[in-house]
Amino acid sequence: MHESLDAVNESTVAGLGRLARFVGFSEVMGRLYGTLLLNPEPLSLDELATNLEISKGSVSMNMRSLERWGMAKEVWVRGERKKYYMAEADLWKVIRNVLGSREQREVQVALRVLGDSVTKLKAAEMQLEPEEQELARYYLERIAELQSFFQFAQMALETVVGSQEALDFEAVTKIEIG
Amino acid sequence: MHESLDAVNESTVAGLGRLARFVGFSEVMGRLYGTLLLNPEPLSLDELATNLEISKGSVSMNMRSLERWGMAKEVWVRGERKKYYMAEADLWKVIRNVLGSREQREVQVALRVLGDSVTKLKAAEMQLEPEEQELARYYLERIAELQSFFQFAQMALETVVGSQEALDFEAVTKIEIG
DNA sequence: CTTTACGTTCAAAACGTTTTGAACGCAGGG
DNA sequence: CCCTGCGTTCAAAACGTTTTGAACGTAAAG
Repeated sequence: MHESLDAVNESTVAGLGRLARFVGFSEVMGRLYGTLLLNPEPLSLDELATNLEISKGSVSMNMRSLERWGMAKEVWVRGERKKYYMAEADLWKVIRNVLGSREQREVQVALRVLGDSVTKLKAAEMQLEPEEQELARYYLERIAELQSFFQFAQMALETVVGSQEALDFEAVTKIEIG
Repeated sequence: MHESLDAVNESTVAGLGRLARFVGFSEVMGRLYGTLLLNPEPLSLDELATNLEISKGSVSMNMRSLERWGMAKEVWVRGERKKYYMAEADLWKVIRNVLGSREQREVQVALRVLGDSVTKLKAAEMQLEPEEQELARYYLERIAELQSFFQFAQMALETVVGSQEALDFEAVTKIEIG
């Protein structure tokens, strides 16, 4: 194999490993995904283990994660007993999966906690000493800002997650702030 | 202090700690930020250490990180030798800082690596066996998709980071995809 | 029924990151 | 000058996460 192809493969796999870490996945997940993405043919667990020089066990576990995140899928190769995997090549779909399950849940938890705090503070207002009341008002101000932030995040996530499959990157490039 | 105030304080600090982890900072950073955010008066390192029940050394290091990210600033309290800190309460500013330095750098590195790969593949094209040429074309397709993704990310980041201070969360709520 | 080829599991090990706490440096006050 | 009070530093410890590899389960092939 020509060295340029190897070099490109390696830097892409390394880059996706780096990206994976950056967004909170394990580096191996990113490297597995990259390896699959750059292979026209599906790969078996053994091939992945050999390719990345990691243990079979690690491949097994990380591939399961990739499947759960919708980043890879099993494909059946006729006449083979092995499991074969392909990368989900539709990046937009991958992003929707991740934002939709992981990030949105986080934002919703935050909004619920903040809402509860507001409720609690308003309910307690009567029973507070004057000095405590002042602090409570201060809390409410800070919390209101946090709520704005998370509501913004929620909106942004919904915009991306709720978009149709048809939406491609070119189209999304036209985001505007109005 | 009324228990409702304590409860709100605790859940907010815990939530910000959680958020900090989620976005790749240490949990303590988030908790320190939260503690400062909910205190009308600036706090000293000792007070922070006592409050969060962590060591002085940890407070010192984590507060330096918070300062570097523009999430807290030192304030001078007259007549005091201690260092006092306040949270940067403008969340929008905090977000611009983080997105602008950390995330944008990451995206730019990725785009550079991908660009180099394209250059390398096109330069090598002539010297490749027919079979290798096919693989090179496959790589170029995959890389093109990755580039689209990162260009989208770059655009989105620029939109947020480049926005004026005046831009508040309400305004940003009107993001549209055109 | 036995062998073989595979995937999965999980306890132990390896690893990276964060915290601790003692040692240190420095400045201001006495 | 020497305390004292404070912040910083960094090596060691604690901690959480990921990887390994051997043991195991399973199903197809012989």
